[in-house]
Amino acid sequence: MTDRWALAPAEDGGADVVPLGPDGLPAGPVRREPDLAGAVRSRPDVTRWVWRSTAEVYPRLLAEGVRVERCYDIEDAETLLLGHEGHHGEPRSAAAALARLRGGPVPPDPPQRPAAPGAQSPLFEPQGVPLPLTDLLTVYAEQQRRHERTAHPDRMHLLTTAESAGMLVAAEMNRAGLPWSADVHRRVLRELLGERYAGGGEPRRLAELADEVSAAFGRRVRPDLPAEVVKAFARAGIKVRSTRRWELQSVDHPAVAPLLEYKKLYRIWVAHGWAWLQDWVREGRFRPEFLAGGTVTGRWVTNGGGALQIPKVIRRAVVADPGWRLVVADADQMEPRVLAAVSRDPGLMEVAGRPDDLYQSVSDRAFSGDRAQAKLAVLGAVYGQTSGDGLKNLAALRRRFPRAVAYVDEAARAGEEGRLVRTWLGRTCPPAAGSAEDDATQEAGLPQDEPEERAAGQGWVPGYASGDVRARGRFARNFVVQGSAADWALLMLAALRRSCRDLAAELVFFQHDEVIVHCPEEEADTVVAAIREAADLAGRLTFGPTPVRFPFTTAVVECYADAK
DNA sequence: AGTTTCGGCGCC
DNA sequence: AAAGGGCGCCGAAACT
Repeated sequence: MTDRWALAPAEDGGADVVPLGPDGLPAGPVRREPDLAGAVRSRPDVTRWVWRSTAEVYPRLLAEGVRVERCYDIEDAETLLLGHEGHHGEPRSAAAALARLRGGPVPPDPPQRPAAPGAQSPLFEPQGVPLPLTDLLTVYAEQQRRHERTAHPDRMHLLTTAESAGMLVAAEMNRAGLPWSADVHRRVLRELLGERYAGGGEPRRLAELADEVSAAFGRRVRPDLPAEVVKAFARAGIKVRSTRRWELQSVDHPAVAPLLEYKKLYRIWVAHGWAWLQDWVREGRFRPEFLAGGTVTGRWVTNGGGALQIPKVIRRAVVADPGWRLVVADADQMEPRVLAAVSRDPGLMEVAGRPDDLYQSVSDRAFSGDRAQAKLAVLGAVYGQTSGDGLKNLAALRRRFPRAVAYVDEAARAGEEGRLVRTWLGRTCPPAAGSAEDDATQEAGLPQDEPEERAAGQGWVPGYASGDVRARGRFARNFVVQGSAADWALLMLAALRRSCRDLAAELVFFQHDEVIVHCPEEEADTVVAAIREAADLAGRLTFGPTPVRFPFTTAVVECYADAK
């Protein structure tokens, strides 16, 4: 029995609250509470709080030490519902939703807030227009009806509530921060890059490598300027189109080795060097801002600090507090397992129903034991490989796992034809996927409005500067797998959060298929078990009855770098 | 001078 | 030999 209440913060620091009946409508009068956190704290029996925006409310509650069990984020649900209805990119604020409902002029969404280095989540989320509680509930009630009009209402409900749970997790992670040893980080930088010179120039090792590159060319060449490097190779009689690593790797020239080494270290210096440490690490914690569902596929993003791209060598600096441990858990071959679950391919389900190494099993059945080839084939099918060995391998895959390949092929066709494509739970890929949502002149870009010829060549297709129909196909092909994997991961996180409720353990990091829990040493075994249970539960909840298993590789470590 | 795009590479 | 999905971040280059 859920006890649902709705809440809207007031400008004076208080809040309006109201209980909701089983129908989602107010089951009593709206009450004004003088204190936002107190309003929640004094109602421990509430199992779900309905509010406009988790980012607006929850950091303020956490700052007062108040957690909630579940919530429903109206503006996030609005985004998901709009997408499902084919209106991706329309204003998603509660105010806009209300205006659409009443037929008035729809206000545009306020602009995004830029990242603030080293800052915690702001106390007051500037984004979004506050709405009186009664208006908010009008939107909420209509959203409940809109769920029922989707292809799979039960799945859509699961999606919106799971993403709301994800937003709770994200807010809690933002508050906790990732344990980070600045000393270790500085030691790693010193080992890799050498000492820094006064004046903020390149550290010693980079300067040496730059000299080696210049010496190899017989002239001064700055390795961080691609145009200069391409020209230098041309003078040496070597034609390169770019200075990408995969292209330079096959070039036989003494400058290549120091150049590649320079690029590797340069990257660490500029992206995760001393300046980064200064900007992002405070009091032993790296505090990125996690944003649940920040991408079209539902994967999370982080705002600032590059938290999802921490180089392997830098992970040495992620160190548990004394007496605490990091439980690092990595889902094994998540995407092919998800493909098995959504496509219901009998062969792939059988393979994914065992906890064994999935690529080895696939290769035993379709690639006479060549695991590397099997892995390439599976990833190629998911990513839409179009040439090379991948095509041959794809044919082998198709013979043995026809429904799985047909599933992604159909998604690709739908994408090419501009039809809507959805994840298992109903997150919807915009027909012209990409970054054009902010283009107000583009009225939702419905598929029927974009004839094939236009998309194919001359016309401008939102999100695809090249107007490449094939690219849309590849995007859609990947979307159904990557996005459904994100669906599952969201449920897994929500379940894990719930089982950590009564522990000191805190979720501190999440990266697509990997989660880190920071906990007292004595809780580590409990957390490891909780992760396995969360994975199983997420599999059942997301995909229904399925033989597919979702095993995790877990490691209990003091340092993130020791996990693999 | 300020803003946007590009090249490159980190992670999954 | 050539090449595919999602992101963020940085400095340089290319613009207004």
